[in-house]
Amino acid sequence: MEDVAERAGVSRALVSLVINGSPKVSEQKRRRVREAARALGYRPNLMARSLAQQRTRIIGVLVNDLRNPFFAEVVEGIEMAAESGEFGIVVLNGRRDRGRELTAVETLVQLQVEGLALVGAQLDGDDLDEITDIVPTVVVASDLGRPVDHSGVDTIVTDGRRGAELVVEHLASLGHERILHIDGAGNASAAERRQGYRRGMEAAGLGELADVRTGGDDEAAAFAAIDEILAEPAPPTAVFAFNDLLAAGVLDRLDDAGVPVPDGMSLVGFDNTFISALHHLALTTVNQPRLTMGRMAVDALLERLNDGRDEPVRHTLEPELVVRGTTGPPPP
Amino acid sequence: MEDVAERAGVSRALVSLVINGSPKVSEQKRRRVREAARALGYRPNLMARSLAQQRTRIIGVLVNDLRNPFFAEVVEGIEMAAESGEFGIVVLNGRRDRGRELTAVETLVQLQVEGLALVGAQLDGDDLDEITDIVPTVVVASDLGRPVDHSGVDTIVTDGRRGAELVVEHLASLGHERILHIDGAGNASAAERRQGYRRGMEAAGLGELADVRTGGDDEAAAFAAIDEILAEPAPPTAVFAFNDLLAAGVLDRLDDAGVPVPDGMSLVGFDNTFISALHHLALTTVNQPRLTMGRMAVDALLERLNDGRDEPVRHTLEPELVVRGTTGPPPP
DNA sequence: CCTTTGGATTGGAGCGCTTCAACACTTTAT
DNA sequence: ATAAAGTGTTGAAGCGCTCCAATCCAAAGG
Repeated sequence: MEDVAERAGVSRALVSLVINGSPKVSEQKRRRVREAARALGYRPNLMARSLAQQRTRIIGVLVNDLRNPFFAEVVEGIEMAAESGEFGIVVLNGRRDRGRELTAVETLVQLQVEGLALVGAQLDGDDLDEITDIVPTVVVASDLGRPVDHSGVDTIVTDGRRGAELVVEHLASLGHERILHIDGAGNASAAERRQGYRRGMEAAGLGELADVRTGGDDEAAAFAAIDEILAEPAPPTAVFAFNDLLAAGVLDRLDDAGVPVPDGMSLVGFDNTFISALHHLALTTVNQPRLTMGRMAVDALLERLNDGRDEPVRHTLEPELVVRGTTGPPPP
Repeated sequence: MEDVAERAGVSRALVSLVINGSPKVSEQKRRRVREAARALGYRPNLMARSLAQQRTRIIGVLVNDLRNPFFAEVVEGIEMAAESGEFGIVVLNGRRDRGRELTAVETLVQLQVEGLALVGAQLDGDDLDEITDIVPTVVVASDLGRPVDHSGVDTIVTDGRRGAELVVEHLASLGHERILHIDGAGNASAAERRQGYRRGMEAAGLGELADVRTGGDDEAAAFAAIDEILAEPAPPTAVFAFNDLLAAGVLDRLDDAGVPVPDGMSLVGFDNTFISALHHLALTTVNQPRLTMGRMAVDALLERLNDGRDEPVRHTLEPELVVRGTTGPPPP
């Protein structure tokens, strides 16, 4: 910067003004500074700038698992919205490990991000408490056990309970009774969907038949559960899997076992990722508006940052059942 | 930091030493500083630290498209390797837009990243020239037209030419002659695979039947091409798609048109993403060792950073044909 | 008792930028 | 002509940290 100033025959302060597009610079000097900068290949040091400015214009994003297309799309929504709000984002990947999530959040805070978006994070209220009065935080697509009452955190979720109820209603209306749920184990939205499933079963008068097996959130997690139920005397006629990835695993395993879908068994996923839309899977699932969720998350942050809002908001979006080819009437 | 120093009754310098784990601090003071830091909830400012230290310990990653599971996994490989090398990563998403890639790289450079990994980037040699003598750069999974001779850039690629040849060999050995390639349009690896396809066709004595249609890199890009060929008098008996995503789109469209796979038409993808492994797709494809590629990319960077290597390396990994269920003999 | 040695501690300069008060120079109002 | 009010420009302080050289202190050596 010094060099640029010298070459342009001005002070460092003026160079700064030009770079930041200040209007109070004469056209002549502006041109000369620009030219000098180009000639020298000058690039401002973002670290120094942030330090001096006391702001970074960065939103930190912690994502549960980047390989899951659902989360990847939420992140894209966040990125696009951040961009139009003149913010950049830094994405850290928790890789499904809560410990890593914790250190990632710590890193983001130390990076001085101005807002924090936790996408599908497994952190609980206590973890958040500490963070949340340092930096505005929005939790996306995670159910946080007891409602977080901390005023520093907003939440954007799709109603997983309702989504699960829709699934059960759909299956029950097709005539299914033994409807099994393979859950998301410790996943951030698992409890909520389990609960919706149970509630749905009861509402359909199927309360006693409710049956939940431990799953996870990727294809492999389904294998054990499927092997197990197929060995039972009265296996379910329908399976509701925690998410699309898990459902894809179920589908594979049923295939291996020679069980036709949906004629031998109906199957439902969750998230409506592009996978479920592939014709060869044609997975019945529940849609979550991912891009919208990302956008709303950024909006929530921006409202705090720009407009000074300080009461929490809690947006709950409506899930939508997407019926495709993996559900049908139970076998006779 | 000032406050911590005061509370612990020491100087700021000592606080710095404790935080950076210097061995030359008495146990007693170390304890007191630690305690003071905890009590005050002190978090070092990474920006300030980087500025003072003149290094960031950050590797910048530019990725072509985060939604593509192939790239997402390469990034995971990079992240894991960076972690064990005591580096953090900052991921920016090009979202398939070359302009965005350019500004993203600019941002990363200004962020003072110590190394740059370009994953599937569309940038060409000229774009790189400018960057590459500022920061060590490694190009992953992109073919860069003319070989980049700039000594500041390493490359880690899977041999796309060879991969495409393997595909053609496989199809030819099954008896196919009219083998069509739906390409990746302007994608960073498209040219290479096209070339491999052409070469493979010639090697199989099918040079005159070589036929390339414009595709892209996601499901939707395939639709037009498929509609087109199905309307032709002598449609191909096999399609080699640029990547798995595109192949999934082809599969959908063939499904719509009632063409059975592989009995009516064989289909091959590329990348061996988890999608291709789903039993219901069972897509024949070409494997690229994604995690390894990520690891090698970081290693290349680290060799420059830590060991001072300054001649470029160019690693070419061997692709591997993965035969699944979408390829078979041509219809009679 | 004084010097040496070596480890522990500290003051202060400096990292590259922003920003504010002060200044210099025009232009306009009086 | 002089004060007032802009315009443009600049010097210098400061952002939160690191790190070097200098200092301090206690133990060891003479």
